[in-house]
Amino acid sequence: MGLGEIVNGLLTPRERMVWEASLARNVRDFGKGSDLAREGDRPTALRVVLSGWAQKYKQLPNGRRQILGLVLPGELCDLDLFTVGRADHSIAAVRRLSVAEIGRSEAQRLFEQCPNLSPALCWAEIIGAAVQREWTINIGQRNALERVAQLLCEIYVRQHGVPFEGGGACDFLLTQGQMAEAMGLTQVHVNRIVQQLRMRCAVELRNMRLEIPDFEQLAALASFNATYLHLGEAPALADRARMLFAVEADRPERPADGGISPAL
Amino acid sequence: MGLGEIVNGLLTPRERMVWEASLARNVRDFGKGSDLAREGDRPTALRVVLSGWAQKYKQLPNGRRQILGLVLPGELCDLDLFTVGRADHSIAAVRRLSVAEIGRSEAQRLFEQCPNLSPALCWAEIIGAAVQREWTINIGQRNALERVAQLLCEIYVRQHGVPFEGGGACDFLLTQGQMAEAMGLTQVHVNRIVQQLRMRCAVELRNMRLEIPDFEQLAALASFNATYLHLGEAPALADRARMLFAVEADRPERPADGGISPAL
DNA sequence: TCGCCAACTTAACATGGGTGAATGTTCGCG
DNA sequence: CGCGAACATTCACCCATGTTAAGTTGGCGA
Repeated sequence: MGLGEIVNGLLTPRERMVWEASLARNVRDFGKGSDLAREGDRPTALRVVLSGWAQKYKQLPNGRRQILGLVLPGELCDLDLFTVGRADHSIAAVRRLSVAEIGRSEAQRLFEQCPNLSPALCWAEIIGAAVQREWTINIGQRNALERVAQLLCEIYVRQHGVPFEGGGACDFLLTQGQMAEAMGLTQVHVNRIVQQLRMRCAVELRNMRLEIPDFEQLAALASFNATYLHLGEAPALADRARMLFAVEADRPERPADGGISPAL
Repeated sequence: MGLGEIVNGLLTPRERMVWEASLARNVRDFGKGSDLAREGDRPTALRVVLSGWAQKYKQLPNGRRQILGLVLPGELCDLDLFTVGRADHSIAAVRRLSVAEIGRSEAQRLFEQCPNLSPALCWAEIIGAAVQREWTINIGQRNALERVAQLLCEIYVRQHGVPFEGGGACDFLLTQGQMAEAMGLTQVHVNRIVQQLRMRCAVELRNMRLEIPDFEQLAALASFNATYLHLGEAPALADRARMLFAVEADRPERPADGGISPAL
């Protein structure tokens, strides 16, 4: 279960049906590199990635580009843009991409029909912010090897929903050039690092596929610590979001719900 | 009017009174460098900076530190932490700091009394996320001169609430060492850059005070573009947040808790 | 007033990663 | 099957920034 699909877990079965039906009714495809939204646009739709990856990015005057974040299948694309008057960054398809696109009025209707929906989406945004912080750290303080290793770990965990022991594999749709734009490196240097990782048998990376023979080794190279993804906290977190954003008469302060013990 | 105070503008006069009275009733001081929250804590309070600056940061295993963001007077400290089960970063006082600290139950009461409060705070979080993205770009793609110039521009605008023409001044409480931790540079290099900025007469920076004789020159050096701060959008933005997060219909039945199995 | 400590400067040197450009390799597609 | 465009790899060079290690300055408490 990927990070994105966790959202669904926060809905009741009925809500989930409504939500998923709505997604299925509004599918739209984008070709590699085409923009879903451009900096300066007035955003009007809420989007969920169905298959493929999207990239949030910003173009600098000097021609360089920073990829700010990735949106994997099941994840919410742009709640931030949805809320803001003018987009402060762009979103594009990494490769062929399919999204569900939900307009404002339909979104409004959904929020009314599915009271657990807005806290769930809010949870997704909060995790998004935490990921953004981790990227800042990554770029600011880690060297190239650590950065790349960290990215690979994160992508793996976000797709599987858990860190893991031993080995595993997942999709990896970025080119080395895109990895460079994401990590504040150059394509050439990313190539050097990827080769180094290969030689150390820490990863196998080709054909849009990432294989990690030994996750712990890779995590160690990256000093990777998954807590920032707040895996397993979703229900508690959505509850707090609910308290915050959907104030009702008096909801008892939710006591220790037991259950949730974040790993790592 | 600083970024933070804009929140107040979103409240009705009565709400503002309630909110400000609550803040005034819960003041707490921190000495330079002391932690308001530490990574791994279970956060329990919502904090607003009253005077001084706070820094969000994360300590890396190798001993280095990344400052993730700054909280200026009037700004919200940690809505993100408030919502999450375990803090994924720490917060400390940059210098002497005074905050208002509002516990969960009081926060709950305030949200009920002031329906405009949660959308207002939500707005603050959204801006916070936009700032975080800009820092990622800054560190990832700009050279040292641009980074420092950008930081100075941002701090100025966040304190005054508007970009400006001609010259101006504002508080600036960071040491060069802290600037370095914020921008992914070393203290020595920040010093080089600051001197360069001085020689170009782009800034005067001493005694915790920042003077900018010609904002446009500095902004040009930084390629600074204030749109990411979404100044002036607050009311519209809060409206959208309201639509999203304060759906008042019937209350959520919590989904069957079996639906999601917290990883690990 | 003195002295101390944090902050700031300066300097010499080391290096990670950037640049530009050429060459290989792979794969989708006609 | 074969072409062309992406993508990956390699190389030579060098610059922006890091490192280490002294100073110097200035604000503040005793």
